[in-house]
Amino acid sequence: MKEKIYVHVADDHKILIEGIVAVINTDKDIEVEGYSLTGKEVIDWAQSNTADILILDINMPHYDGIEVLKFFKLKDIKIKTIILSSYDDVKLVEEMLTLGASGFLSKDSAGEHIINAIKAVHEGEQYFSDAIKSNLLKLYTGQKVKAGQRPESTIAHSLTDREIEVLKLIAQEYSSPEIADILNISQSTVDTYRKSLLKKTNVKNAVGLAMYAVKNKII
Amino acid sequence: MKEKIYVHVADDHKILIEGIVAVINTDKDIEVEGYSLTGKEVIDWAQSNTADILILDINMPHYDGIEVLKFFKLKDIKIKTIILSSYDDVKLVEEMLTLGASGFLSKDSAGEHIINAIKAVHEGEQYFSDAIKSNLLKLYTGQKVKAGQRPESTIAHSLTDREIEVLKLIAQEYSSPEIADILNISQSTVDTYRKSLLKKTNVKNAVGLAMYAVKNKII
DNA sequence: AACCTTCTCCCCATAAATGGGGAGGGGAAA
DNA sequence: TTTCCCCTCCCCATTTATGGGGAGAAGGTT
Repeated sequence: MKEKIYVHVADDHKILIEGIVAVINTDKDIEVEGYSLTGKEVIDWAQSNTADILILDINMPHYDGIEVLKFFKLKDIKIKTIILSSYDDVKLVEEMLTLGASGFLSKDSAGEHIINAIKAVHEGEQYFSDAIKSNLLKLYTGQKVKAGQRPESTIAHSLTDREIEVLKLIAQEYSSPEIADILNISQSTVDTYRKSLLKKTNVKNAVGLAMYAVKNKII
Repeated sequence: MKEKIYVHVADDHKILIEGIVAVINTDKDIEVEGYSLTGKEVIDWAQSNTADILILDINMPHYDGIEVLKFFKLKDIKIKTIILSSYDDVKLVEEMLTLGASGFLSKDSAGEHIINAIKAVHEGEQYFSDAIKSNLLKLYTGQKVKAGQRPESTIAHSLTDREIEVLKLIAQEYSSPEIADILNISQSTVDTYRKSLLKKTNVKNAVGLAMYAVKNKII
């Protein structure tokens, strides 16, 4: 008699969760035990979890996927985790690997791949969706990686709440006067935040800030 | 006897599509007629469509949702369209309204809302998910909007080779003088490309261009 | 109490970006 | 040949962004 595989799903988009649940329900060996909409919920859940597999979106409000994995490592919580990502970012995959993730699914991939990924990871294997696999291959064959920069998606922590608010708006194409208007502060203040953001993130202009926000999943 | 409502779904994330299909299939009055993974596919499909409702993601490669709507307007194609967006961006909603969209769903919203949205729009009503509704309210009561650029424009401009070169460099944080230097052209020319890029991509500044480049996998 | 951080605002200045217009040359297509 | 698109460059102007400095108020920490 085969045991069922219990899965927990974490993503900030409820529609996506329902989709994954629907797909998973087509397989009789797997069952969804529950879901979380934020990283915080995942961490709360993890304290007393009963599931076998966690499907984790990297891009979530209140602690993103990376931070969740770090928390697991810190607390020595062992859950087999499959990462769900919008972008096939190899750097991220690398980082996730060192943090103990077991599988990587691109959101572009078809639903059936979720089933395969869950079963593979449950058997102790690793699983990568095709797009990510080919990117990894490229990385480990041709391209060399700059050794200096292990991109810490945690510098985000040194940003203050207000700075992050401003950063989000910058990345959404708002100008300083517009941001000042939205946050009800003076333009001078917004400019101060711009300067401080540029210093802290070490990029050279607003475009760099926007890219930083994307990479660090602030938006 | 009630007629079934036929729906077409367009999103670049297949998992999300499968999720929506699964949700829709729980309702016996609605059926998914097919799906598209890119804006181009939507446009191709629209030429000979038979569906009642189109569910359209704004963020897709090869012509995004906005360009699809523009194309519809240009060709006088009438399909009731429900926009699916990750962000509850009021600016976008505004623009979509003028382009003829009928409903707006945040990806955060629960699946049941899709059903409601489809039925409402099919009855000729408009539908907004809660987050967007409250943002709209804020817009029309308090906040002022800059009325500068409401871009009416031609359809589906493809970017020229040179424009794409410049776009890539912009998205890599280069300034106009630097780009001029790299491409061995004058700064005036680079500025001309900036203007043309802003017009064609319908974003409002360099940050928007960078985001556009990311979304369309130009970088 | 002294200290630190955060949030807020201001001064100064220069560089860069945006928005409008026009214009010539080259090449491809009609 | 004429037409059209692309690449190139310039004029004008205004708005934004960047870079340097300082500084007060509020809150928490030591």
